[in-house]
Amino acid sequence: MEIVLHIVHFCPSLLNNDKGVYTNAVYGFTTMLLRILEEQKPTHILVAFDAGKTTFRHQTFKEYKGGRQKTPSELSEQFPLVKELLNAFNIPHYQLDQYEADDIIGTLAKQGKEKEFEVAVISGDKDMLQLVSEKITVNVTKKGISEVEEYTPEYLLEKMEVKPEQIIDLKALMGDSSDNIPGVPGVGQKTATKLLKEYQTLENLYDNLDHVNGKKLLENLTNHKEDAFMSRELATINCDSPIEVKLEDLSYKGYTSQDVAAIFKDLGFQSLLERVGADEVIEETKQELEDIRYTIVDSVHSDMFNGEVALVVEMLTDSYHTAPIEGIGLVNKDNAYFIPTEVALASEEFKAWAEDPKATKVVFDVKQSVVSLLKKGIHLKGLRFDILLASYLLDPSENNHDIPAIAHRFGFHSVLNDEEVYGKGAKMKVPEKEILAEHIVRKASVLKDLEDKMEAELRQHELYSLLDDLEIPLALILAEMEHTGVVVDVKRLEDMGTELKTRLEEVEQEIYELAGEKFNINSPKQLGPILFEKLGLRVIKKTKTGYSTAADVLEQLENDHEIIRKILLYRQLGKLQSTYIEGLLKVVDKETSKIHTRYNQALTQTGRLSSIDPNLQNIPIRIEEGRKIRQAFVPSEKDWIMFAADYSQIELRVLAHIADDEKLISAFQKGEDIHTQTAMDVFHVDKEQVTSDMRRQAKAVNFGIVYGISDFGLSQNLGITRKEAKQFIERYFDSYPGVKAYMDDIVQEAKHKGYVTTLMNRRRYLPEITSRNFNLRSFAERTAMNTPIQGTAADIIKKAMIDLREKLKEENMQARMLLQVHDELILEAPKEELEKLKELVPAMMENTVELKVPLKAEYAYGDSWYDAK
DNA sequence: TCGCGCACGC
DNA sequence: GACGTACGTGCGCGAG
Repeated sequence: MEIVLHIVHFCPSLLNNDKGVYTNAVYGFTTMLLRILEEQKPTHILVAFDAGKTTFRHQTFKEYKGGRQKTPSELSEQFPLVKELLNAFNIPHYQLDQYEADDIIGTLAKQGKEKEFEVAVISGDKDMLQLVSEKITVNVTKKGISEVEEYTPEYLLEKMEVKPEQIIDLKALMGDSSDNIPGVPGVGQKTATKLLKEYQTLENLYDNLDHVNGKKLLENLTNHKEDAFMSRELATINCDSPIEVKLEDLSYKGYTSQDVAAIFKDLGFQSLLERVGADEVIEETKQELEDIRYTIVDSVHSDMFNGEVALVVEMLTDSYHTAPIEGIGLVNKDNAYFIPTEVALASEEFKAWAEDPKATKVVFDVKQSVVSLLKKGIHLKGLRFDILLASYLLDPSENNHDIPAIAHRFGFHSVLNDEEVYGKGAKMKVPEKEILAEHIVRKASVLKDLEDKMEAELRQHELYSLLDDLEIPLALILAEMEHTGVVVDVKRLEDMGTELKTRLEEVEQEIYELAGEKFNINSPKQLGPILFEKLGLRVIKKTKTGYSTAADVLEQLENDHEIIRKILLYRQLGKLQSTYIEGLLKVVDKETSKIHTRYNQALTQTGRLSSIDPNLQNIPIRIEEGRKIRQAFVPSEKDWIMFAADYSQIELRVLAHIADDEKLISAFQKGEDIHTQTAMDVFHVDKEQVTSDMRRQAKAVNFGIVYGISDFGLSQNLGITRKEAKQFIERYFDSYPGVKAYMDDIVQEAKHKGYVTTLMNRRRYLPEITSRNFNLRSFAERTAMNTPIQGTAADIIKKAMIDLREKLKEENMQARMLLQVHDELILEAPKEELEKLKELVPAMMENTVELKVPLKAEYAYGDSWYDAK
């Protein structure tokens, strides 16, 4: 058997989890550790810690690691916890005075290598890469610590273009600001790599300085020779540290699940218990649930509906358009009941109560509750509170919004996870009646507990109105829209599919001929070698698994080989076939020819909706062939039409408003084409002088502003350098100083408050905005600029939908909303209502809020969604 | 079953 | 000067 030594570096950089919340450091570390133990099954293992403040390196350079902010206390507090945890796992940990964890790791790795161990180093520190060899792989933890990038000598060479032994020379030249290693000024990774590719080593470089091109570079290299060599010394890991641990002491015999379970329980890591096989402990936790009193009823009676009632309409899966109702849970202030589905549905009293707007209810998911009962002919009313939406509004970044998770966050431990009760995957099944009943009642019961606490918190954050006046009313509308569904012309889709199939086969054959062999075109893994080895095309970009064959890469090769266009066409047609033809046909209701999507109202970080099963928010439009898919979306009744209305440039208008930028506001007031106007402002030219290319570039800049992309993103979009993109953005800011001021202010505000808000007070927390990690911080800064814009636009269309729904009712119209696509509403209506809609829909959309600039909505209509253009 | 690469929309 | 760079959904592939 292979001997596998794992040495884990416990260092602060490794602790930043993906939210930058330090309280999760131990958790992140634990999941990583579990993964190593499960997947790699090490025979030997050790976790190395840094010792105190000073190390032998400070004798060389007393500013070593200077300027580094001190470890936050939230983090250092967790060190002892990690050590306790390691003890429970029987994993040795070690630190050595005057030495860094790196040196311990280097020393052990070297010893392991000499004894033919397979050594794996896990660390967040790229310095470790100098240890890479045939026997030693270095796994660098990425953002968060759950993902790692595995460096072998080959991968290192591919990724960084240097050999392991050159890593220290690389550091010598480029330095490392986080450790305060100076390096040579003006030399970054690019220059350093170039130099090392040419001269291999630092010594050789300095022996051949006269060959170096570039006056400034030469000057810097000459003047900072000492710095370079000292930097190398600092960066070099000491592989002969006087460590007291011996390899044989690190032999790993595994852990006792009870020991680990005990500490997991202390730390509150319930979810990890299962992974350490602590079945008894899980059983115990189950039994720890306090008893709950409830009645399984066989008839419904009025005293069940006393006061405000928590209601659970239980289904096993989240596809509530098709899933059966397994039972109904009902909890009032005194009692708890389980009503079997057939009992509830047969009861007139239940229906009357459900439909009584004065009988108030708290539920977990208004939309799910309404739709599931609507299918049974019950129009649920009186929905006062939605735990799901409340949780989402309190913190959209929380990625688990199910009942047990929310309950947990508010200190209630009275309900089990669905998975524990129902099982998962293929093993999921309805349990026996008592178990089912208890689980459902527990859910309903905790909803009631949660309501008060959540309401208080919402009010405290001034979010209550957003829930009560916007999200809950919207949920009712979305419920109607989903329930109504949209009719698709199945025959039409099938015909398109048949035609596509023929064309795909033709293109496929052409590709095989051009390639000279048959292969799976859909497999990038097979396509890559064909293009870049067999046909010898230029390699423009690589992915971690091989050659990139993405569209932007292929487009650059378009003129190099005939096959490229064919592949792009094949991909395009294949996408239409698999996702849009076959995908949509799969979810059409055979009886009604309707498609019922589900909107996720509690998911995106900005407040937008998303759409699943199927996603009706990404039906093709840009390319005509794809756009034809929309011909299959038709009205549900004869002599009705599809009516589509969309906001014109809503995000940029919102920006003009929020930033209060004079020029941008006036641009919209003039009613000019905004991209042309931006081109005029950025390039300082008259309207007549704006070329189509200038407009295209201005449009891309506007796009960048709206989506919060970086200079890099803009450079990718425009196919220009990052520097040019940066200049573009600067010129944009010069033209719109109000926008510039807004961008600066909002970042400051986010730093100060820790979150940003939208027009309607929707919140997004940005903990990473104070991160010391440049990437995380930059990303948070762009998010701070972008979220108020996108989020406000989302708020506005949501409010418009509520207003419009109200208006349609008031006017007694039959027109119905069917779909929402971020800035667009699609309705169906009788032809007779057309004239009225033309007036009413844009008016409702434009006047739902008043901004410093007018909002503009445009409409179109026709016999299908395609024709509504 | 899951992660990846890719592609669709806003 | 480097860092890795809008969000969301869903498909087919290929490794486990």
